[in-house]
Amino acid sequence: MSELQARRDAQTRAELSAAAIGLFSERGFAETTMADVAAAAGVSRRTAYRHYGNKEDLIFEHPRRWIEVFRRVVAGREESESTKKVCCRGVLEVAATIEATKAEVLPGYGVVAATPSLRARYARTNRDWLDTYFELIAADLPPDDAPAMLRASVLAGALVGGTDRAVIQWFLQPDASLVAMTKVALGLVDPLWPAASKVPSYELRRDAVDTAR
Amino acid sequence: MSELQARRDAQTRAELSAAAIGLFSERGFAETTMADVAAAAGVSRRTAYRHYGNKEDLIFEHPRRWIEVFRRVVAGREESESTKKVCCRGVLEVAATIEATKAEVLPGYGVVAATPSLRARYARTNRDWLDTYFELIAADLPPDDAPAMLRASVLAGALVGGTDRAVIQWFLQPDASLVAMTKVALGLVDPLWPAASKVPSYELRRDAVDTAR
DNA sequence: GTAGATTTGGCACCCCGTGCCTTTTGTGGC
DNA sequence: GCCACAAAAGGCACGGGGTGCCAAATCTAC
Repeated sequence: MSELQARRDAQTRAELSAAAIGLFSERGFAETTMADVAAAAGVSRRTAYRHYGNKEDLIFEHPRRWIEVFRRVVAGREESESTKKVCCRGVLEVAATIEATKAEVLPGYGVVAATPSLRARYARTNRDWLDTYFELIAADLPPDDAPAMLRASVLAGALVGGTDRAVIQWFLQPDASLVAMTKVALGLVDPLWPAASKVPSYELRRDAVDTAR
Repeated sequence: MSELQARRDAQTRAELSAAAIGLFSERGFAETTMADVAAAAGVSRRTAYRHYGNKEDLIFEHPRRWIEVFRRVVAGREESESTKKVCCRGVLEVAATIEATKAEVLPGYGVVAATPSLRARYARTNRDWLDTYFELIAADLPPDDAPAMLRASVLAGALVGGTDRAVIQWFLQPDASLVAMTKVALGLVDPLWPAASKVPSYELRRDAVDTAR
């Protein structure tokens, strides 16, 4: 694809996305048909589907990119950098990215927040984050070490919970700093990171478990 | 609805669900039409839709019930019981419930694991759990206390990550004890509970971990 | 300017999900 | 046992999402 073609491509994508956000927030997601969006963007329905595989993707472009941002940070890490460090760095970079595109992001978030079926779809990006974090954290661990996998999942889950809430709060109060909020979240997650390579010694007393019920 | 009618109802639901799991795992989810499932269960397509609102729900009956189990535990808690305690109790009860219905649950899990669109749908139940945990944990907290909300979300996320992984591992090795694995997960989450709810900490013992795998 | 490749548009189709109405199947009252 | 009534099932048609296929338009290269 030529340079010019690529720009044209990005252009129609942007027009489709903009048209979608406008129509969705104006008259609702379910009440807007794909043909409407395509017409508003000046292309045919069929072409719209070539740019966005399905209706929902029209407003999940940014979240998809954020995961890529994180993955790129991870991919480009130095040998010496610890997992924790690169993870935190990636998370903060994503937060900064989100904050930097505030004006484009917020309207889409509004639509998602107002539409149950889209909130459900949003859950999927949550899951993608969980898997992404897990993949990073568990990369150096033996896959058949069940407790280690559990530990990694707990950590990944905590990261998802924290970062997601940070974004939600930022959406409710867009003047606050998302990066600052995210830093707080990272601080809360901190106790879950294994102390150095001190893999050991989670030990569970059965009676302790029993007292919990 | 009469007693007899209710039983008939449960019967057709069960037949639909069984037919669905069978056909889905045999020839794939996308390749099976709703009419196929309905026919296999001996009812009309329209009736199938009256029992299950959509195609995906055909295999997410159990997960939905598990959240209800948890909610019931929370709803029935004593005044004196701490949030942490009731939460752990609920989680373990759910694990026990899952384990008790092993034979019915595992085939469905297989279908979900093999079908991308269903894994995406499964992400939604993940989100439901996140919200459920958050609701419980944040119930006593001031809603405008951002850091407290963050803390609650981190905790909720960790719970989701841990319990979900426990189920995944149990699916891979169904002979292991899900309850034991879940206890390990709870132990790992433990550091995130606020010190105020000073319940004797879970501590992990190697042997407990080992029996869990 | 023309040939060939690429992109777009148009068309037809499948199937999910739903509103509406008819038919069948219970469920009392006598 | 019969009838009136309610409730569930079936049938039908429609809107709309998503896709394969082919023709038309547009771009690219020589």
